[in-house]
Amino acid sequence: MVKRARMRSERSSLMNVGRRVDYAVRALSYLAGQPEGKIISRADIEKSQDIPSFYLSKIMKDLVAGGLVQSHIGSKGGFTLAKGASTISIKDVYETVERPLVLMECLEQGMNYCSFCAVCSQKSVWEKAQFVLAEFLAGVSIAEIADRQGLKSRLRAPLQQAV
Amino acid sequence: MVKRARMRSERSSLMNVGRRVDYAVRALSYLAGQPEGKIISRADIEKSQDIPSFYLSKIMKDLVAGGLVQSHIGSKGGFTLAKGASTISIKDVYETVERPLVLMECLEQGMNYCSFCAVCSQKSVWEKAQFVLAEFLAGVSIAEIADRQGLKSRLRAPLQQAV
DNA sequence: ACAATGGAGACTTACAGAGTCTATATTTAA
DNA sequence: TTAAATATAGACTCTGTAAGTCTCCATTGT
Repeated sequence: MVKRARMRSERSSLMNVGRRVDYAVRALSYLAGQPEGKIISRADIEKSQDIPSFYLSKIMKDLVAGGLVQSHIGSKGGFTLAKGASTISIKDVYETVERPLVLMECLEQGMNYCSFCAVCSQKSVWEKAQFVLAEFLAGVSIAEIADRQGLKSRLRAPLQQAV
Repeated sequence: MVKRARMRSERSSLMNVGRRVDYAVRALSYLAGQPEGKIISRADIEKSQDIPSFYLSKIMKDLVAGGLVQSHIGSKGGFTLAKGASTISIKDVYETVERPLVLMECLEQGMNYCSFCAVCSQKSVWEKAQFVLAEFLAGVSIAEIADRQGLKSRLRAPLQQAV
């Protein structure tokens, strides 16, 4: 049973974006690279992007619900982007697949998280950090990632022929 | 048994800084607000900052190991800052108490995390996002937080008298 | 001697992230 | 009309980790 098993002892933990977002970005970039209107099946995305099958299924559901991709049920069904790749930011993807970007719980839960919330001098620091990060991620689109991906493929092909 | 129990159903999850960092910043700010060289016991910090006792113990250990605070063993022992509060950045605190700031595992694990690492067009996005965030956090010091804390206390006092 | 402290570390618990699988509804195509 | 291919929905498992609790020991001031 050589079933390619993903290493699980990666100790990801706090303060990093997980696989859901990773996979979502891959899937969206892949869709963005397809010919206009072409319907791509889940299995296709999975194989090309090395994503665990059934896991992607749940992620796509979120992307559909969030209005980022359109689904086509039935035989020959699959997915297409629901909007231009340049209008989908990484922040959009994150918040669609995960949840609103919140660096410190107190920013969301207030006194529920910490009784000192009202007079906390730490809070505004995380607020600004969160803003800085969100701004950056809002400024990067799926189109940019997909373009770079395409560029790399195009560049690699002639190089390999040369060798 | 009205033992103040912290709500656990907070669903913190991915992409946010946890309590360890929160508590560490509180403790350091508190120490920064003390008269030069005054030794503060763990129990004192706990009570004033509403931090679970034994949990803080482990955090302080990390801060000592990281050279941010100095410990004084024995009766009348406790902690003092090991360096100027203005030279301790939030990034320092985070990395001392948690671990190096890494937004996406592939940035740390490379091919170990994802086989497409070498040709990944997503990677540089997270790299930059991480840099942006780290830069910001490196620019905020414990001194700034402590000052604001002190400022707020000073401002609040006269206001309450006025009412 | 004794009480007060930090140091070290074992231990518990809850939960979320990640992954797997199955049943169902829908659609195309033969 | 039937069969195959697809998305949808959601139940289920496994594992690691954050968070919290507690106990024993070494050290130090009084």
